[in-house]
Amino acid sequence: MEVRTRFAPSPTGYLHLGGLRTALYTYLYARRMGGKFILRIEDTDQEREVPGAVEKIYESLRRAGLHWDEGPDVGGPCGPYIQTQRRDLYLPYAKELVEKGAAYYCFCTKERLDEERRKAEAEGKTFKYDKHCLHMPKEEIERRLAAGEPYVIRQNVPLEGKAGFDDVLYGHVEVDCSTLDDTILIKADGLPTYNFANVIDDHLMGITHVTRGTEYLSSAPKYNLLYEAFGWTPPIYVHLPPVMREDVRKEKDGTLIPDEDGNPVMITRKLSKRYGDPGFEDLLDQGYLTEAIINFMVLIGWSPRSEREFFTLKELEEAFDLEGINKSPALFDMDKLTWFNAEYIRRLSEEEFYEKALPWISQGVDAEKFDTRRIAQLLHDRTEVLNRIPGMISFLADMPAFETSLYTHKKMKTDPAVALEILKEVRPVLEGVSDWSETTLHDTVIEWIAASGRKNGQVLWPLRIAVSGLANTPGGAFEILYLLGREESLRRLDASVAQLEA
RNA sequence: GACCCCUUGGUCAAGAGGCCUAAGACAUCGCCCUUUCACGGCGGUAACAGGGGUUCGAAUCCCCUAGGGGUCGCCA
Repeated sequence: MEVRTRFAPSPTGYLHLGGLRTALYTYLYARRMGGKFILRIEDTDQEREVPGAVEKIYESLRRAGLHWDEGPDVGGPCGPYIQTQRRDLYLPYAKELVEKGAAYYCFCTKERLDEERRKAEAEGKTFKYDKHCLHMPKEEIERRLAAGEPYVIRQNVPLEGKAGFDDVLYGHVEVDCSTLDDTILIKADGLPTYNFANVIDDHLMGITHVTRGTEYLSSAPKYNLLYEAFGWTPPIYVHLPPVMREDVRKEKDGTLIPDEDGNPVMITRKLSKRYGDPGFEDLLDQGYLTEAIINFMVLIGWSPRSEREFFTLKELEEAFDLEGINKSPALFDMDKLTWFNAEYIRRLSEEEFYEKALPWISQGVDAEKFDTRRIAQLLHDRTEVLNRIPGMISFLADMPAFETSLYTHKKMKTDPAVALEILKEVRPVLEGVSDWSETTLHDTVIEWIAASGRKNGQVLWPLRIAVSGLANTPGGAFEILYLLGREESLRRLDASVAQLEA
């Protein structure tokens, strides 16, 4: 049988990284099995819907390279793929359940439910709907329905017995029906809740494998009850553990919630947009490469069970399997993502890197005034994230103020006094260089150093500091002199000498 | 609180009863290379949550405890 998987986001914002990973696993499994990957939009909560979110999801999935075989925009045999466009098909199924006794009409008001909830809470008990409307006489139901009273349809969970399901990762999970609540299947606005829509749509769309977060683990037994009531075969479930993030405890607006002594409290929580965790697009905007993000994300929670760690999407489509998925939540490690990114940047050809880096180089310096090709070459091995480029090269545009203590370097055997002496000596040597190229600069100065009997480092360290004002620079003295140009180099040199003499 | 799930170094993770004196990677530390930094090379620190079983033998199986996570919405 053909494998059919689906990614079913709700359009409440952009695609967050947890969602991306779920989509990735779902996509990869379908590809690996030669099956179909379906995109379905779950927009039954009209209130939470964010305008433009659907397009944002398409955009993100496309940029990630996760192409879907069936979906709202591409169509397919099981459309429509947006739940609000399927609104009329859910109610008949709900009515079928009512007839079978697996569901019932409920006219309870929100006020009554809130009151019940409050009471339960006051008694320290878990709220559970009391099946108040379950035994309402048929005539009364008919009458109230005819009168146009608002109603919902609830699942009728048995009071006793067990409900369970089988999960590929977690095995057989079973709970007492007595712990389950009669959840709402059809809302007062006529639309289904997730709890109902996912069952109907997965069945109607022929989904064979349901991959989703573990937040659905506790409601899955109820879904199976629904499948049973309909006489349908449930799909194969694969519940994925969440991607976590280490953080200090804080409010949604970012203010800290310290402990009694006022110290920050470290917590582990699910990655979420709400607390300001970066989304996929944010990472892209910061200069993380798609390939690096995908490679990194797939390895949070999945292992190829080999020492291999680099995979392209294509390679993952061959290598991915369910057996390598871990059951426990995993922490999102920005450092490792950054390492992957640096690796992927280094694997770029010189030309590819130049294209990606140029916009960032332009943010650091005036691209008209500098040899951006050369800058890119120097940056290539040193760039971990593209957005760090401007900060690495802005010294070329503006000489930073610096302390003369920077001239002190034990290993290079230099300090401000030595530096002053050397700088004054090397100044005329540089001035005499007519061809201001890296090789000429290099050969001329190295020759002079050899003749003077000094060590390279003792001359080149002060020289680099004098024209860059920084302890660390992309490139050494000659590269920087070349990039700066003759005039600016000499000007900086003079200014630095003056600073040392002051 | 109730129910469900999880538990190998700081992090991601390999490990399916003997191959474990527990892999690899990130991070960290040190050394080397070197005109700085980075890259690269070499090396170090660092883990089976705790306690009971089962077994000739347990990181691997069972139980308990602890810790963590998830769920308990007319949200998904």
